[in-house]
Formats: sequence, structure tokens, C-alpha cells
Amino acid sequence: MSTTHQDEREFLSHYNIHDYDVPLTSVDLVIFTVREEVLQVLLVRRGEHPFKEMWSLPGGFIDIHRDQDLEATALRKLREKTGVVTPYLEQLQGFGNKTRDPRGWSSTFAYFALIPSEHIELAHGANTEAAQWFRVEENSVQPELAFDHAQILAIAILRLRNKVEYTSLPVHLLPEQFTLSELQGIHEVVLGRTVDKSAFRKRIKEGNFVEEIPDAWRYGSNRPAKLYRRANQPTVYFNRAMGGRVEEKD
Amino acid sequence: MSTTHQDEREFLSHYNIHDYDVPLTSVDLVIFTVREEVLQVLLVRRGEHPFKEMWSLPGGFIDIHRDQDLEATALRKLREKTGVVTPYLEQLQGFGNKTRDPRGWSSTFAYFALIPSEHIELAHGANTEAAQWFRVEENSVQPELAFDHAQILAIAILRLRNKVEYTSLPVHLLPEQFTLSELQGIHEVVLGRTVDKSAFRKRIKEGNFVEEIPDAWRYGSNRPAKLYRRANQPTVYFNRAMGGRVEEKD
DNA sequence: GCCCTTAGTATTTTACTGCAACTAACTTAG
DNA sequence: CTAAGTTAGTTGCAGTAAAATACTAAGGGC
Repeated sequence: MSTTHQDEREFLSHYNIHDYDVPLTSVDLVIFTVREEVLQVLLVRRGEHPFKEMWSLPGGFIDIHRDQDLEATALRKLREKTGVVTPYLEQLQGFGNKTRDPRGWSSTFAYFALIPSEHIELAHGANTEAAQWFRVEENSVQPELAFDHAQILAIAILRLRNKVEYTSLPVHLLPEQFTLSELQGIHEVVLGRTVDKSAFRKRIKEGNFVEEIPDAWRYGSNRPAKLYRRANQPTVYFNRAMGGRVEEKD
Repeated sequence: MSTTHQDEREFLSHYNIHDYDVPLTSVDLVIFTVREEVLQVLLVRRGEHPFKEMWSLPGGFIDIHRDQDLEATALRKLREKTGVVTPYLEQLQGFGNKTRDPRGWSSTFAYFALIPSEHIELAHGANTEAAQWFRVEENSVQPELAFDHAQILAIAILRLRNKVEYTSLPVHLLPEQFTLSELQGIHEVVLGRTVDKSAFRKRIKEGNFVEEIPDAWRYGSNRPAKLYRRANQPTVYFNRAMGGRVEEKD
């Protein structure tokens, strides 16, 4: 046993990653928010080769000296671009093949973040490396994207729609305080269809993932609405979609 | 534009990954089957450092010269260990941090495979690198595992149970021909509870992911059962669990 | 003070699950 | 040859939950 341990120390002292042909490994982010009543995604204009000057998902290489783990890399990139430090963040999926990056065999861990639209300070970066919100149209975005980022985005949109349908996750797209109608609106914007009010409110009551803010109301030119905030709960999963119809054009 | 392209060529001709500190990147596999009426997972005994002689998930480094993409790496490893060439295979999740591998910052793409238990030729490899099936007990397996493989396995088991509950995926754990009772048995073994027969058969009918084999029956000492095979359909998702009770001990 | 609008609740109607009983088709024992 | 035992597969019913819709509540504007 002790021999094995000594063997291992011996082995490690001679190990050098630069002796091997390894792939590039990066982390990319799909950052969603709802602005102007519409789902939007954050893109950055690339300041360097390859794909210089094309729009792409924010991301970059793992800094093996500064980053403890993959999530730390993702959070660092998110913070650099948006200033947001406590987003909803989950891993989307890995992508890796010979051809996605002209520099060589490349793999990436794609992450998926939700942030409220308010108080976001986008990174400018002198002309290049600028960040900007783009509207999500159906399954994609208007500009052509670098690498295989269009594919990653499409998968992220699917995943988002699915999670909005089946989990309590949409609360992360709203600011601190919100009304139930606003939360329902988020559902409708992301899913692209109306949602039944009583089914929606029943889910809210049963899920316990939001709580009333005592004595807080949003006033308008009609009956005031109760204000809610996120409860300190992990994501809740529901096993059914909610009722609703696809909106008809009129 | 042409200038940008020339710039990019210039840039690429000088790019050398060995100039950078990069993480290790590997692919690991969680291979499930149902044998002896019980869920089992394939492990290999490590023949080399680090963690020499410990049990671990099968896997290894991406061979950037032979592997087209991540899935190709996963399929190659699966084939080397089991001989199986057409498994059900999906990506589980990525794992990566500073500490999981003593050789340095390491990331892995974990895959999740289902294979039928029949006709599997396990790799022997002279004493070391031997592959063996282990019973899944609750959320883990009896031997201690190398790296963070116990964590990866636990997540894979959760994912499997969830998918068995909500998708048509269990068909991939059975051989070419099977009866509906056998398929129901797979559900019960993986989920650890009984499943209602009529709810189960209703799901089968609606899902269209299996088809009757004409004139084929399994005979026993009682009424013969119709034989079925997988239909050529992608995985079907259901939005409800099926009825059933947790088995009571007697 | 009435109307309009949005918030929020109650009721009815409809569909489907969960459960259990039932029939079907074979083998084996006597 | 028949009865018993076992597993395959279907049917029917009752309780429950979801979808649809009608309703009440509470403000502001005029």
C-alpha cells in the first residue's frame, strides 16, 4: 500500500501535461433575460481571432490558476460582462469536436444563466469586446454567430422553454419584487402562449417558491396587486405543463 | 473582409496550444444494465497511476487524432470495454475542478449508457484493467471509487431513475425481443417499486415506441406473452409518473 | 357615482388516473 | 379429461384533478 503511494508520488512528479496532445477546453455562457416584453440573450463582439468581429456567446478559457472549478469560470465570465454576481446558473451541456474551432480540437462546457433585466451594466470594452442584448426569435437570434454557438443557443432556448414549463425557474428573470401577473407574463413571453390564470396561481400556491411581501402592493389605475419575492427554496419541479392556448393572431 | 481572413490565417499559423496552461480533459462513462434482476454498473480496475488498482468508471482522454467528437470518444471507450457498438448514449454532465485529479486541473465529460445484459464480452486485460459488473445499491456501489466517480455515479443513478419514470428509455436495457411484462419488470427494478399494469400498458400503447413482432410469442408454463421489439423512434417523453406503490416487505 | 381595467376567487364541467375485478390462454397434476 | 395454478391482458368504475368559465374585489379616471 505504502509502495503504491510512493509509486504514485513518483509518477506524479514526472507528469507533464505538455507532453500530450490535448484539446482546447473553454466555458461558454448563454445569458438570458426578459427585456422589452421579450426574451433576450447576451452576445459579445469578438475582439480577437478566430472569428474576429463576429458576435458570439460570452465565454473563454479556463484559467487553471484562478478558477477553482468550472462554475467559477462561468461566474467570472458573467461578472466581467454584466456585473451580476448572483445569477441563476446551471450547466447546459458539453460540446466538443475536431472542427468547431480552427485552432484545433476544441471542447466547451456551456452554461445557462438567468438574470433580471434591471440594473445591468454591460461591459463596453473600447469598441471591440462590446456586449449587447439580442432578441430571441423562435429558436435563434438575428446575427450569425461564431463557432457552433448558434447550435448551443438553440439547445439553450429549448432547455429554457422546458424549464419554464416545468419548474419554478422563471422567478430568476424578475427583480427582487414582482407581482404574480408579472411572473405569469414571463411565462407567456418565454413560452409564446397564454397561460391559464387559475392554473398558474394554483401552481404558485403549491410550489412555495415565492412569498408575499407584507403590506407591499403595486398600484396602478386599477386594483392593486400584491408584491412577492423569491422564497429561499431550491428549484421546484412540477410534473405537468399548465393549461393554456397558443395565442391566435387577430 | 479579405484582410480579416488573412489576419486569421496568420494568427492560426502561430497558434500553439502548448504555449498555454490548459486543464486535462477526459470522457467518463456510466454504463448501466439490468442483470440478475438488479441494476448494475460497469467498473474497471485501474492499471495505472493515479488511483492505481482502485475501481473507477471506464473512460479516458480524448484522442484528438482519432476521435471526431466527444461522442466518438465515449463510443470508443464503450466498445473497448464491452464490445457493444450501438448502445443508448447521452451526455450526463461535465465535472471539472482543481482537485479531482492529482495530476492537475481536470475536467471530464460524463456520459451515460444503457446496454442489454445479454451477449456482453467484458474486456479482461491481463489482470489489471479488468472490467466487472457491480450491483447498484440505492445510490452507490460497494467499492470505493477513484477520482470523484462516486459523485458522478450518484448523479447518473438519479438521472436514470428520472428517465425511467418519464421516458421510453428503459427499452434500451432489454435485448432485441421482449415481452411487456419484462419491460415492466425493468421499470420496477430500477424504480424500486411496483408499477400498475394497466397504467403501464396504456403508456406503451400511446407512446408507440415498441411494436409487436408478428406471430412471435414467449411460451412458459402459462398463457404465452406477445413479443415486442423497439420501434425506430426517438425517445418519447411522458409528463406523468405511472401509478404504483412502494413495495412493502412481508 | 358609474365605468373600465386588472387582481384574485369560486364553480362547474370534463378528463383521466388509480384501483380492482375480470377474462384469456397456457401447463401441470391427478 | 378435467380441475387447479399461473401469468397475460382487458374492462369498468369511482374518486380526483385539471380546464374552462363565470364571478367578485378594488382601485383610478372622468
